[in-house]
Amino acid sequence: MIIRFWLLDINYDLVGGIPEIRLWGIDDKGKRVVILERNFRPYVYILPINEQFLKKITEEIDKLRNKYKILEIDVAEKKYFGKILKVLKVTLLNPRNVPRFREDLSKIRGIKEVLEADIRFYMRYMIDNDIYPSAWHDVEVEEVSNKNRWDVDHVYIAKKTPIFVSYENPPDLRIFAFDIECYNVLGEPNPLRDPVIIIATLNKNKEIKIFQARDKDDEELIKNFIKDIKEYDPDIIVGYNSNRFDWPYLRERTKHLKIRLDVSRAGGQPTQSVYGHFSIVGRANIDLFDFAEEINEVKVKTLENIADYLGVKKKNERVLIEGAFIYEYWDKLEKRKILVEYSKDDVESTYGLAEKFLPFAIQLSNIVGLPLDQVGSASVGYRVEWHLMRQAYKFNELIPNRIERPYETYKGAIVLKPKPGIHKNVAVLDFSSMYPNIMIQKNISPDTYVPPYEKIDESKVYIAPEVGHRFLKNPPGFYKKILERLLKARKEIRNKMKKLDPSNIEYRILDERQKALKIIANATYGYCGWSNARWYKREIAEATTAWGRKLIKDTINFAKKIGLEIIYGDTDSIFAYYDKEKIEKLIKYVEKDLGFDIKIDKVYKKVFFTEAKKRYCGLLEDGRIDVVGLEAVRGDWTDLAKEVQEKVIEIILTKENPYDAVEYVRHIIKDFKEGKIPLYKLIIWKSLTKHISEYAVETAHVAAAKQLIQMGYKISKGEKIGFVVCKGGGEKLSSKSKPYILIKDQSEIDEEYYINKQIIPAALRILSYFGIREDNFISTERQSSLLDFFQ
DNA sequence: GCCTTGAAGTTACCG
DNA sequence: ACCGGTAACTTCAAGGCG
Repeated sequence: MIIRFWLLDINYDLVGGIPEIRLWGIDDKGKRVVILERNFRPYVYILPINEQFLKKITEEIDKLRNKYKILEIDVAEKKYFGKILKVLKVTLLNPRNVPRFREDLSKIRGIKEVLEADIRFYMRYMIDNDIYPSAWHDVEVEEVSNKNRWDVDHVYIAKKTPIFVSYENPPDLRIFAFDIECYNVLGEPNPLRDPVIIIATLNKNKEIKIFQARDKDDEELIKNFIKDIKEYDPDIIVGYNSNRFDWPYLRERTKHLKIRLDVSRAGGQPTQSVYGHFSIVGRANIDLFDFAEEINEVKVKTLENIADYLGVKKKNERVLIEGAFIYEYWDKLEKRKILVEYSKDDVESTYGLAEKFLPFAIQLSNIVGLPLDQVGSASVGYRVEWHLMRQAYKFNELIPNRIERPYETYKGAIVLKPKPGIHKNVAVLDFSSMYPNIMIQKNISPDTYVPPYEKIDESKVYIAPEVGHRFLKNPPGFYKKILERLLKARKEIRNKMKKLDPSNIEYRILDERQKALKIIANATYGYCGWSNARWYKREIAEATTAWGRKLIKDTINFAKKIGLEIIYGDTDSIFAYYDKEKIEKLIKYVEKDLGFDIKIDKVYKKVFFTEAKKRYCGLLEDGRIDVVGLEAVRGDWTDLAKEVQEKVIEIILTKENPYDAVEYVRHIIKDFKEGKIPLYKLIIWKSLTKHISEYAVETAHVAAAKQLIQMGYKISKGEKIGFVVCKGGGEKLSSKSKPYILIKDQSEIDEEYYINKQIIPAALRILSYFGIREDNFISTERQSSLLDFFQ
């Protein structure tokens, strides 16, 4: 019998000493299925110092046959950085023996490297058989009894290897969102002491359930939660920050209470796995925070902020409770209702985020080949790498080992000095996917790289400007093939989309897919320069940026030649006055002479630069305002300062009247002095980028974090600290900062700081170009004198 | 001993 | 836990100053 199924999750276990891979999925009739594959075996490659050693190594390994249950020792022909060579392929019975086997190999003489010994077994299986997570496959199977009583409709044994069918039309997945609240009177909740007080769940049928503890007794609550999961039997479980908080807390708590957190489809508990995520066998456990993290527009990435930004749930339409005070709402019975509402709002927001993020996550998982539950928690570098590893197998290329190397720097892109002032009618030209296209055009790849000591005819290589790195023109390199495939796939999808209605579900899926393709293509250059990368090669990254610099310089020179004035440029963009004919000429030049795609990304009616690079603002033709790099888009300035700057920018770009802007700023300062600005607009948010003890200087946010720690909060690396600047405490900012949650009275705040170090600098950043100085905001002299100043 | 200055440390941005 | 380039702020210590 042949069935069609969509691969949701994959794991393996040993059954009678034999590895059994389990493919968990949904079939085309909507049944939950698991397919057992018992015929796949782990293996490693052994690269000899030279071919003469092959025989000797084989003999030595043969002695280990029984110890490691070695099944086969074969000679295989593989490519390693493009060179064909003979390696040994040693197949074992048990994946768990691989690490020790590898260690023993280090004692054998004649072995240069052991390769691909660190590829996880089920990943190996998918790669070798061209099986993709989050996609449909056909497989010949035979049904067997569900003797372990797993939560599936059918258990099958694979008769043949599944065959990939399509990534389109994902099945109707059962999504389940949850959110827990814990008792926390002493700061951070402690699972050995503090109960879970509320768990809210929401499934695709829009059923919200609220489980509450009986005062401080959470045993039944947790049991009911587990029962709820089992009853609904979700395919996907989503939470917000659940890998860092909810699951570890529940694991600890249930261990303490001696309850089994039995939520998987195979009767097991969530277990911590690769990239710090929690794996739930047979389902995809997804922490939506991983995807929220990539939304740069939202600076403080709390659930309510992200949900608000994405229009999932507006902040003014929900209950907001400061996390630290949850216990109060539990203790005071009359306030409990509010806490219940709060957790309802949270779980609804979480579910809403899942609807926003899952289509992208599914496509990304499919493209890079990582299971859906892992793709979010894997960093960009690993996502790119898994994508490369899959392709490597197809090209018969060996996967290099990850090695520790010293950190090296190299020169990057060019940023032009902007021409300060307001410019009208400016076009922004962008190279499309500049780095990927450079790598394609110049065949930049680890396997085409020609080291300096190698003699070669100059006509056979591309030579990078400035740095002189050489790359073979032929054959096409590893990166070239991969990037071409990615860009081509993206182009095809975008063409397909043009024929579809944007409201169509299919359109949405294709759009998410093309986004994922773009992200992976663009990150591949950065990956090459990542010292942890398997395919790291500084020369590749270095040559790519060198060609990039040449490309933009050539473009600028041509622009100058035809009399097109360039106002600014950064890496792969050029700002020029919008002279239609000349711009078209320039675009043609780039296409014909340089062989790259460049297009008008946008046209500014007005754009304003100061002396600084990477900071500007512009008025678009449709009336929208772009702010780039300036304080208004930075997360470490107060909302107060950001709003001031935004408004100043608006006045400058629309009215072009600095006098109006000064007037406005003076008005804000007045409001502020009268206490009309709410406290939240005075909070400064800064991340702790390292452990608190590692800081060399006492900064304001470190000082604030220390106060929180003293109060019993657990503050970890990566967390955002919100603090305000208070009066007294001395000169240093660090001695005046205080976590905002500790502020009882707004009179504590240091007015002077907010005026002189927030409002005024943010305004002056724009206005000083027009001759405005600090005292224009503060002096009591009449506005008319200012007016005189401009005349 | 106080003030100035600049290097170093730090964060968050751009592309 | 992808890269380098950049701005801007604060802290801290050295240097100026008879």
